[in-house]
Amino acid sequence: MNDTAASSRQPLTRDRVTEAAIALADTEGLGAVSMRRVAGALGVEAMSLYNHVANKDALLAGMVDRVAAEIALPVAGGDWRAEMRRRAVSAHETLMRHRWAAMLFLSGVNTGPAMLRYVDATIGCLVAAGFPYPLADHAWNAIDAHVYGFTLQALNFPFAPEDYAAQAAAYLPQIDRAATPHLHRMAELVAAGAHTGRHDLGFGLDLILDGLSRRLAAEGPVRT
Amino acid sequence: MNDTAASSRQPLTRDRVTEAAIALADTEGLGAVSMRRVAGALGVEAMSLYNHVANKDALLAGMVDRVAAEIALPVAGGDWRAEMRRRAVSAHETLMRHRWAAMLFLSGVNTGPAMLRYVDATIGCLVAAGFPYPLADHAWNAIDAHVYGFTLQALNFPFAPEDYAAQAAAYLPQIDRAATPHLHRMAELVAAGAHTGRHDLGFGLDLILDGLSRRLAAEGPVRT
DNA sequence: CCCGTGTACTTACACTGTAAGTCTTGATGC
DNA sequence: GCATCAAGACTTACAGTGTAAGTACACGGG
Repeated sequence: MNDTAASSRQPLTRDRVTEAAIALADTEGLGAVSMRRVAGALGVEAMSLYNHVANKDALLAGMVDRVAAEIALPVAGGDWRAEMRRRAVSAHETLMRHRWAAMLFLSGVNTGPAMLRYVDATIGCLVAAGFPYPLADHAWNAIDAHVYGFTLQALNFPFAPEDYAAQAAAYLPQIDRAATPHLHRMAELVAAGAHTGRHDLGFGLDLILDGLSRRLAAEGPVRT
Repeated sequence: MNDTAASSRQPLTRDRVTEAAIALADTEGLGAVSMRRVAGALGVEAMSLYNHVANKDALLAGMVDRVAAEIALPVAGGDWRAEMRRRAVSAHETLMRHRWAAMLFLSGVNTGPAMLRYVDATIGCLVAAGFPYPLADHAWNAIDAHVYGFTLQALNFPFAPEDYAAQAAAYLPQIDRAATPHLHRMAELVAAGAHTGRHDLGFGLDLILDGLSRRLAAEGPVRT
């Protein structure tokens, strides 16, 4: 057909495909990420993507790993609590930035290089602080469970934090006081401004970190 | 079971549709739940389901609420730690039984009656134990974040716990010792039997519950 | 020159959710 | 007994999905 200037496009690469898919997911949600739409964003047909990506699952895995690379790695040797906190907050913020990614983080094993590096750095930091390997493993698992679980709850929260009091007031009449009295009371308090209803990653995180430092003291720092 | 239903002339109902969908999800995974397949299991055509269910999302919401109803409710007035633990373990076991449900619990708001009852009972139990409402809210949120996050990690774990040592030994050569030394060491320990690699819901849960009881003591029990 | 190799394109297939319209069936009022 | 009626099951159709299979073309090395 017309082999004009349009043919001077830069070549497709795995990275460009992944980037286009992430951009699409960031702006229009994960549901908008179809092979045809990603291809369209690159000025190409759907099947061309398969020259660079095995299938859609592989594309999603690549997207996840790209996001994992944005999370701040803890550094070994410093204050382990501060490092764990920084890592947790960074992970949370990253997943809030790419709202589609949290679900993928937790659905299916992810073993991309960035993800492995990220886990390794976390365990390394804990071990350097004196955690025996098994305890470090459990600690990392507990922290991550909280970060991911908390983040998913935050992502699905239906209103913006500022609107929460107003929304509570609006929904209050629909909450069945007999069936769910405590939800009703909670909504009253939120509507009245006596409780923000806002949750903080740090609340649960500090409980866990406090508990871990006690465990560390109890089992005694061990070097391996 | 008895639902090889082509012969059955009992009328279709919302409940029967939901049950069939849950059975399908339990045996073949959430991906197998399509309107056509659910209908087929009931000896009916796809569009007939729409006489009883608004759309697929509503069907999924119904499935989730059905699962939520299986979770043991905490009872107010007893030992709140024991109740929270029982509830958390029950939620975890329920979600492990219906492996598809955890993702749905955390993707999209769920406000079915069983879910509301479940949250209400949890807050009620904490309040009865002396938690002020705001603290009870944060406590419930932290516990649930851990339960859901932990459960999703457990669900995605690729091998059975018994196989873990063998799998670690098998994969050990593929773990890049230079890039991820701590993962390598961890795998060595698991392969050698020095660490099971098995995670326990109670580990993180106890850290959180310990922290909560300290918080409760600090803020002082308050009655509202 | 030709020819392999890589990459993009085209077509096709078996699925998906669901809008719109039709037909069957069993209960009710006369 | 018969007409009426509504509920609910059925049929068809459409726009979308992931991807298998086959085709076309541009470029670099012999």
